Amino acid sequence: MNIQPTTAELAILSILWERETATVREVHEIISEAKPTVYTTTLKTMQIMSEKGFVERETSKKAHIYKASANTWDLKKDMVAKLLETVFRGSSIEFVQHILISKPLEVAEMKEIRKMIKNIEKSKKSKK
Amino acid sequence: MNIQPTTAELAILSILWERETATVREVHEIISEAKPTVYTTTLKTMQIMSEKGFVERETSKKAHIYKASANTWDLKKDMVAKLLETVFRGSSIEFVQHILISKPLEVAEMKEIRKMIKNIEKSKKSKK
DNA sequence: TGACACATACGAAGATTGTCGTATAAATTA
DNA sequence: TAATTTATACGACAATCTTCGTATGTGTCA
Repeated sequence: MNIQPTTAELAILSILWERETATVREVHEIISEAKPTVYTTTLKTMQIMSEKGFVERETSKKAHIYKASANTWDLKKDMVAKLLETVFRGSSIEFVQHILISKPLEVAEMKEIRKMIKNIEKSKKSKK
Repeated sequence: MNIQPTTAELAILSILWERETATVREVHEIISEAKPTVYTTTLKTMQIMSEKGFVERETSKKAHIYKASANTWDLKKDMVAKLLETVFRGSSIEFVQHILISKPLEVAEMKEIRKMIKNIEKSKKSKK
C-alpha cells in the first residue's frame, strides 16, 4: 500500500484502528461529532476506501461491517517515515523530542521507552 | 498558525527548514528533481505560502529571498500531535517504536535519546 | 540602446477531494 | 401486508489544490 490516505480517510481509519470493527453508522456517529456532516458523506468515503483497499468489509448483513485492512501497519510506517524525512530531515532525535513535547509522559512510560531502546542496542551488539 | 500546509507546500517548507533561506529558483531546482514541474508552479505555490504566512520574503532584490516563518516550530508540533492522536491514539510509546523501525539508529543516537528522556524524568522529579 | 535571460504576478484550466441528494433495496413494525 | 425506518449505491456539484501559460518588469551585456 504505497498510496496515502486523504485527510477524511485518515480520520475514518483512525476510528477503525481503535475499534477494530464498525459499521458506517458507528463511524459516522463519531466522525460527525468533530465535524458535522451527512451520513452519506461518511458512507461514500468508506466505499471509496474499500475500493482503494484501505478497508475490508463483510457484506452479508444489511449493514456492512468494516475493518481496517491488514496492511495498515505499513501505512503507519510510511506516514512516520515521511514525517521523519520532510519535517525532521531524518533526525530521529529531533522527532522524538517533539513527541515528548507534544504530550508529557508519565515516568513509567518514559522508563518503558528507555528500556525499549536499550533492548534494541543490546540486540544490535549481539549481532556483531 | 492553526492551518495545515498542503502536500506541495510541505515539500517546500521542508527545503526551507533545511536551507534557512532560498530563492524560488533554488527551491525549484530541488523540488523538480523528485517531481518535474515548471518553474512558475513552484513560484505560485510559494506566493500562496507567503499569503498564508508560512513563509516570509525579502523583496528588495529582483529575486526574492524566502525563509520559513518563525512560527514554523508550532507547525511541526501540530503535525506530530496530529499523527500521535490519529495514528497512534495517543500512545507515544507506539509512536517512538515506529520511528525506530522506520530508520535504524546508531548506538550513539539511541544513547542520546535515552539520556534526553532521563533528563526529563529528573526535572519532573525535582519539581515535586 | 536593444536583445536576451530571468524574475514576479496572476488568471484560469485541470485534478483531486469532500459533500450532498436521490434512487432503491432490505429490515422492522404497526 | 403496507408504512416506516435504515441501509447501500452512485451521480454530480462544490471546494480545494496543483499546474501551467501569458503578461510584464528588471537586470545584463554585446
